[in-house]
Amino acid sequence: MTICIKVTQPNTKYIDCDSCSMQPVCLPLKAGKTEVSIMDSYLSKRNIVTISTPLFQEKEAASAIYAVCCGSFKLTETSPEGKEKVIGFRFPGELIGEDAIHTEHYNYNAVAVGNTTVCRVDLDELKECGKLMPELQLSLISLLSKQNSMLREEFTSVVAKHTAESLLAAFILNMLKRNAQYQETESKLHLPVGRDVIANHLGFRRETLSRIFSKFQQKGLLSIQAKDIEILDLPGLQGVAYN
Amino acid sequence: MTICIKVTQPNTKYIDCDSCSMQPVCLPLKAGKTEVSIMDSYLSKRNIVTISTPLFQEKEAASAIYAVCCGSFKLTETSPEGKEKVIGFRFPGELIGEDAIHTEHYNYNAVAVGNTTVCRVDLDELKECGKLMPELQLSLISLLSKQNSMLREEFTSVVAKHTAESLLAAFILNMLKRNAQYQETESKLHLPVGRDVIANHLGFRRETLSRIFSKFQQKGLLSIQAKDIEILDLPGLQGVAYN
DNA sequence: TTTTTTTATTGATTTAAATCAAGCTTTGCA
DNA sequence: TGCAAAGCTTGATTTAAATCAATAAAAAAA
Repeated sequence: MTICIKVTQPNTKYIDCDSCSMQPVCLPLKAGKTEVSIMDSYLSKRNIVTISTPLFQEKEAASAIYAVCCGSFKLTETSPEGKEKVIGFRFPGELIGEDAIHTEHYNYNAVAVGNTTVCRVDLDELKECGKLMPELQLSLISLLSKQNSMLREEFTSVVAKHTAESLLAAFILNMLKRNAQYQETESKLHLPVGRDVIANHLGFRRETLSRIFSKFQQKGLLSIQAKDIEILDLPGLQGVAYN
Repeated sequence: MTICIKVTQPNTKYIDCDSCSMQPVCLPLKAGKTEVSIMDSYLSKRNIVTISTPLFQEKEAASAIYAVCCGSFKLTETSPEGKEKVIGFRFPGELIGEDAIHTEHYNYNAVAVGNTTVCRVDLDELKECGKLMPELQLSLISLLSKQNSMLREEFTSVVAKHTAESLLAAFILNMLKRNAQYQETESKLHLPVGRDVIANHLGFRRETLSRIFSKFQQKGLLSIQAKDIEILDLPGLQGVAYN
């Protein structure tokens, strides 16, 4: 039995699941007896989000959770003084807004970097369906647990780094690992955003970021061409990260 | 209908749910028609964990997730060079090891700070029960989502802090907020661990930590008596946290 | 209790990152 | 195509935190 009503909305190009980088997340769902998938089912609606468009904003009532299919998202918070703080990024195969299941409102802004595709899963529908299909819920539990791992890893890799060098090295390694989940290459990395955004996220100035990038290149750890990074010495970079 | 077989094990003192700080987490479970609670049911086993005892260790096969009832836990990772890194703390009402649902092995060490009480939920049993009772799964989904919020908030509060001062202020505020969920007081905070552990966690030297504590006291933001902190000027502290 | 050990604070110096400032490169637009 | 604007890099100086070093205060042990 397959529940699979493909929804194509106005201004929305449908991308088949078989060619989607979300596959690693969806596949476990298809393993069960009743072939039900959160994606590619009537539960999920595929949407194209264009550059700089907010998927949702902080304090907004939460009606859905999202999974990134293609492209990157930037998550931000606005400080009391109105300054934007970049609290993270989301890449294909990762969830966005999942903590709103509990809070019932979104806790940050999710903004598309470039054109992206997301799967939208309505929370009310999900809960209704979950009652009928325990497998669906089990998949969601696994997804949430995975997202939890991801958050903890990101936290660990970034926290308790004394120097800006080790922090940036850890950040690059974290991006590389997440990148590997939807890209073949393990040594190349495309930064979805500019230096300012990364510096904001890591908590230092763009000048410092530039200097460290230069230093890493001089040391032969990596080579940078604008937003494209190629890792030349992975063990060396790991050595800098675990300082 | 209430499934509630209370399990008392050797060396285990049973603490009733009514007097447990986990209540905020358990209560939503009891709201349903079929009064089933993860805690206080045959699913969960209450355990006392004594000081410095590891609840589990990294890479160990994961058979259960835990919820803290009383006391504090310290989470650590061992770096390739064998140095211990404190990656976080867990307090009453929070989960431990929940990301192992997906990875099937634990990803860090969880060590009791002082004597603690935990609820142990066996993963296999949870999955079996979940198939019969969708409400149980829905509760777990909510728990995971809440834990997710917690992780993200901790991440946000600690990341992208340029100065050690704002980092420590943010850390104290984060502890205070989590503390408020199981303690009446909103202005007092007991540090479960020593300066070294906190310094390790935040990524700076104990000397720096001492100096900033002194500075905060001079500014009249808080007063410290060994491990007990009293917040005197919350808005002031928030001002320091948001750089 | 006193002694020993551990843990916490304070001071002087060195080192790393912020800041201020200028020049360079790329991108977008008329 | 040329010009303007935005983004990135490098340099000089100032400021914050690490390091080295010495006490001081608590705990733990005798």
